[in-house]
Amino acid sequence: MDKKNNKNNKVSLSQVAEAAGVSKMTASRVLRGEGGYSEKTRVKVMAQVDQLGYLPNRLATVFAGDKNSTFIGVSIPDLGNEVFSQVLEGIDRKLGTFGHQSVLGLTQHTLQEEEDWIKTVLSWQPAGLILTGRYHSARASDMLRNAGIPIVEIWDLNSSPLDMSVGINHFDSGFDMGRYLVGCGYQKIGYVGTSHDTANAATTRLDGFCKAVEGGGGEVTRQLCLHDTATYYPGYYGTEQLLASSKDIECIFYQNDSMAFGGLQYCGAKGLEVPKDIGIAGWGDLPVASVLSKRLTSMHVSHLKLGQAAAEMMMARLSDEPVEPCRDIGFRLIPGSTVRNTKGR
Amino acid sequence: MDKKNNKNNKVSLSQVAEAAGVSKMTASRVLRGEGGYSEKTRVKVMAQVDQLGYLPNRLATVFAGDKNSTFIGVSIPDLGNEVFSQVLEGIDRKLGTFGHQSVLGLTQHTLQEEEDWIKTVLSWQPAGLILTGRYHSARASDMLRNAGIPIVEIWDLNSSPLDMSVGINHFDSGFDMGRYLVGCGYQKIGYVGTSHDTANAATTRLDGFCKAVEGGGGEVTRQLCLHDTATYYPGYYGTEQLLASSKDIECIFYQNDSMAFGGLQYCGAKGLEVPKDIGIAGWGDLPVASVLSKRLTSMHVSHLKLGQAAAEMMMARLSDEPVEPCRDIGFRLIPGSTVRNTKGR
DNA sequence: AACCGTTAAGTTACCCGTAACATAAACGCG
DNA sequence: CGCGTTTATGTTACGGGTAACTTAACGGTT
Repeated sequence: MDKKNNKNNKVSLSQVAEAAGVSKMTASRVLRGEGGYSEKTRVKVMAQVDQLGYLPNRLATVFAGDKNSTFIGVSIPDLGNEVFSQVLEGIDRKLGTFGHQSVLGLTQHTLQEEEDWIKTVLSWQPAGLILTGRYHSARASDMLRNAGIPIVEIWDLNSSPLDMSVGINHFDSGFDMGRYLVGCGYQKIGYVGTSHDTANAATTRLDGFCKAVEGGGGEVTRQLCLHDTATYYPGYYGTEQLLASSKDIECIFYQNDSMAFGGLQYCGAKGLEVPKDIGIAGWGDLPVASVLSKRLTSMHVSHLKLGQAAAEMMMARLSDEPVEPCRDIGFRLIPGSTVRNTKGR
Repeated sequence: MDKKNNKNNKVSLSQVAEAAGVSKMTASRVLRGEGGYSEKTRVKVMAQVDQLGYLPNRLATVFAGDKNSTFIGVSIPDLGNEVFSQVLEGIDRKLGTFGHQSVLGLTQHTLQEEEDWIKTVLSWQPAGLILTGRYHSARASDMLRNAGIPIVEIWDLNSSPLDMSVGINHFDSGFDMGRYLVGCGYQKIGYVGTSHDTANAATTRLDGFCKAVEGGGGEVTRQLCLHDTATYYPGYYGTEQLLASSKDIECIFYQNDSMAFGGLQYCGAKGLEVPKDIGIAGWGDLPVASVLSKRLTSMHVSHLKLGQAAAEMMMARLSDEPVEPCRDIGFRLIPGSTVRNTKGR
């Protein structure tokens, strides 16, 4: 609050150097600790660093040319979905251990928001980008290709990624769930989810699901809540609508666990017993599912691990280590007890 | 992939200018659109911008001196706690509408992590900081004071903030809950929470809670899970330990809803009926609580709104609008049905 | 045609570090 | 003691924009 220096009242390296009676360059060497100075000088300089409360301006370092920033742009659809907040936690924790930071971008599941964010964040010269999803607008793809920085596309495993990819095969996970439900004897199956303008992982999952169910002689009735969030309430009302229009549904598969919770609540409210009267299956295996007295039938994905893997791939690439460009995190079906588990009842 | 320019293969303004046959300065003026050039020139320059795929380097602008960056450093204890991911969502969404970005820092509830992060993030010249909590290490406080940028301390309302503060009064919220439970006729009350090295909002809440209960003639038995996360499982085992050592507990107050869920699960597993045999109260009113058949007695705080308010205060300060330095978001007790609600039974 | 005001453009200097190069001081050794 | 070698320190230039200032071009008036 006292030392007004130049325009922004920040202490610069030259000021430290001047105070210590050495040149800027010598002070810089001391600060970086890469040798080429005497102990006496080191002490003098460090004394002034403490005295003046000098904080290096990393902008200048990056700006100077060859050095990279420690920003990693991370785009996430939304944090209301616990799945993504876990992914982000995995990413940021891991990046932190390497001294890097996440610059967050919430895209609200739209490619336009993503494009705008990419444009802005690239202007800050990030060291790399981690993006949720494999779909990007044409202009975004152009910018990404020209950016010349490492990019990890997460969530939806991508066999031909822009650069690197880590996640799971959503088609397969939907397929496995479909096969499991058919194996439990269900034929008339409903799906409750949300719908967005653009293709996304949930769509891919549904495709796999339908293929398995139809391949097994069953049929899928879809109930899509347009432009709503994939949360509890849409799950509740989606279930209501689905059952109102198709009375013979035996089992419902939901876009995610939160929506399945809503479905369970609806069934409870209407006196439908689960799984006796109707089967319920979610996706994602949220930790909070443990609150339920019955284990929810779901699909487990290690979201934290996914985030960590993304950060690891990024850091490996940044230190020029060899990186396998595609990494499958895998999933695991949780049989649970909200669908009947013997064939034909 | 074709045009290798200087060291980093990025297109610079000089290149655009040269290609357009004008000076750097003219190109700069066109890009900023603040006049002083002819239409013919504008077209020439913009054609080259598109042609070369030029993206401005905002680092240079900030670096040049007087302009601020659009980074806002945001420190959050952890994202496993749904409460904080909602706060972050509120912050980032609101910042986004102002063209600013969050640079995330997960402090894992430790002041040392926070200090390290502050040091790093300050070196990137952020426009401001949003920090969770009112407690900071001595060195962190020094750096923050000297940084000369707006700072919003959130979560724990602070009557003498470093700069600005928004949140709730945790002491009062604990006090209100204590008074409510005593009013329901409970006297022997347990508390299950976690314990950290440093004071935090949960501690403050417990202080208020104890004051109310003891003031009402009751007593509080504490069961602290040392250094554990405030989540479901510690809630379960904390309840087990508490009830094993103090058999006459009538009601348990938890650090948060997740822990209370664990407690509910434990009670269910042991055949204890809620609220007939024992009362259960949480804190935070998580959306997922709706999954329960009974409404959990809890304390509602609008986390999203809190985050938005923090971002709004930050942006107001950055545009030199007058800002009320302390803002109370308030809380609301949710009576629920996991405690008995008539006095004395 | 000489003059002046306005607009369009160019020049110079600077922000804060660091690479690259240059120099000075200290040291080792025959 | 002189010379080569190391070690310590200083000097210069630069990166990508922008503020401040200067110069050139244009348009209108008398």
